[in-house]
Amino acid sequence: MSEAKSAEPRPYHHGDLRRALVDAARRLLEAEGPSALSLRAVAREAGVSPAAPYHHFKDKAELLDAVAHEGWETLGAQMAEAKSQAEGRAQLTALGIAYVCFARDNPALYRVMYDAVRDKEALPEDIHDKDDSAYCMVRDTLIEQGADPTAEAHLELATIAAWCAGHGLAEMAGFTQFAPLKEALGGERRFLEAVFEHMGLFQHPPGAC
Amino acid sequence: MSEAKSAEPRPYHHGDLRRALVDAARRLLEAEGPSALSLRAVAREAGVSPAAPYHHFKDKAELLDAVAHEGWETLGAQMAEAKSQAEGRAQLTALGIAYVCFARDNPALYRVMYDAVRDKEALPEDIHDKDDSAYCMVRDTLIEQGADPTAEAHLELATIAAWCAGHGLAEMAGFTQFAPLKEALGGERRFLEAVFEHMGLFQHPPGAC
DNA sequence: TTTCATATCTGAGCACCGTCCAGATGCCAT
DNA sequence: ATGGCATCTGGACGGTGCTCAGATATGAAA
Repeated sequence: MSEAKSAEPRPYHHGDLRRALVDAARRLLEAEGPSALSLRAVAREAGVSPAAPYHHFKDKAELLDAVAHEGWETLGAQMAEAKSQAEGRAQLTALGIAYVCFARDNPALYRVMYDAVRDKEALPEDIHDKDDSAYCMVRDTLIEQGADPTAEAHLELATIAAWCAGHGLAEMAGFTQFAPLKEALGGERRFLEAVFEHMGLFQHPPGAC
Repeated sequence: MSEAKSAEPRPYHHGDLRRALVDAARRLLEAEGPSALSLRAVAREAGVSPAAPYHHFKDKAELLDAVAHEGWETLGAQMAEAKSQAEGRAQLTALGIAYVCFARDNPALYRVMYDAVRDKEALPEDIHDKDDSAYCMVRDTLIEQGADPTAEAHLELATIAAWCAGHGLAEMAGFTQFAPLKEALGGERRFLEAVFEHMGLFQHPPGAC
């Protein structure tokens, strides 16, 4: 039903099966949720046998890593976009809101992303280290807003604090218990802004404490 | 090997199998991690057939709910204990640190607890609502530290912010990337205190903004 | 005390899962 | 044309969550 993509010259047996599997996984993830994301279902969706994926991924976790990787890239792009449309002190909050909104719009994908993170007990290397990564974007923004870049420990602590706040809110913003408050404040966005307001980090110059 | 607990008069067939199953699950969880926590393995550990648990729990999720419930109770008790040993403005930070330390000391249990939360998209009812629950403990502490109890939206936002911070840090404090910083600061506890220091909520009177 | 309804537990079975393997299949360089 | 090799398949293994008919033990009723 959904394996037809394009009549391209498929350079090998199946074509780029690796690509096709990741796409199939993302399709399934969006349509059926994370619990339906079995390796066999992905193979089925891609139109190949259950054993085929093993020629492109060591195991299921490695496939999910590939899916998660694309998620982190999209998240980074959306954060960069959000930052570019904000100014001054509002930039950090803009990053936070973009982060939470990504998680809200792609809940299954966000879960796959963080499941891998929890298993490895580490953020993906390129998210934490690369210069234009999401993590570094937060750190750079803190510097631009007044944090002292030479106080490395200070700076990293502030970055961690901001990241924790974003992740925590990303996982909890959708809780049913908060629905009335969200309504009272006039919508999701106002709610998120308000929560970030209550985290001093997002309001006061980070170098000040 | 580990089903012998006590030679009590076992009031029914097996005795209190429900209790035995939850205990077996917690034992397995601690010994083998969350991925080893299958219903069949729990039944095996408890010394009964794979179908036996279904007379006490609707499905696997309900067993895990029971395990998680005990986790929340332990967490609440540890937070209360920590609060009672701190004074004044340090109480909120004490709560946060107790929260994170619980997650660090019981990683598998904490994961089971939050997996259920994520599935339901809600905190457990009795954690959020009951007067002596963990959530209310945070809110009460905020009031004691100066938050205006009549500004309900304000107060709830601050509670949410604090809870998000705690959960976020609980999930990330163990990341390998932060190990050098932890070392530089002189250990886990100093690290946690430092991160919380960077969240204004934990430093300034919450009514002030 | 015997009987009996009922809660409890078992064993077998279903569909599905992740993973591995021997063998078939098609591509590319020789 | 041939041979090597990456790729893909079908089948199998042990594990999973869950269901169901039947065996078993129990406390209450007779």
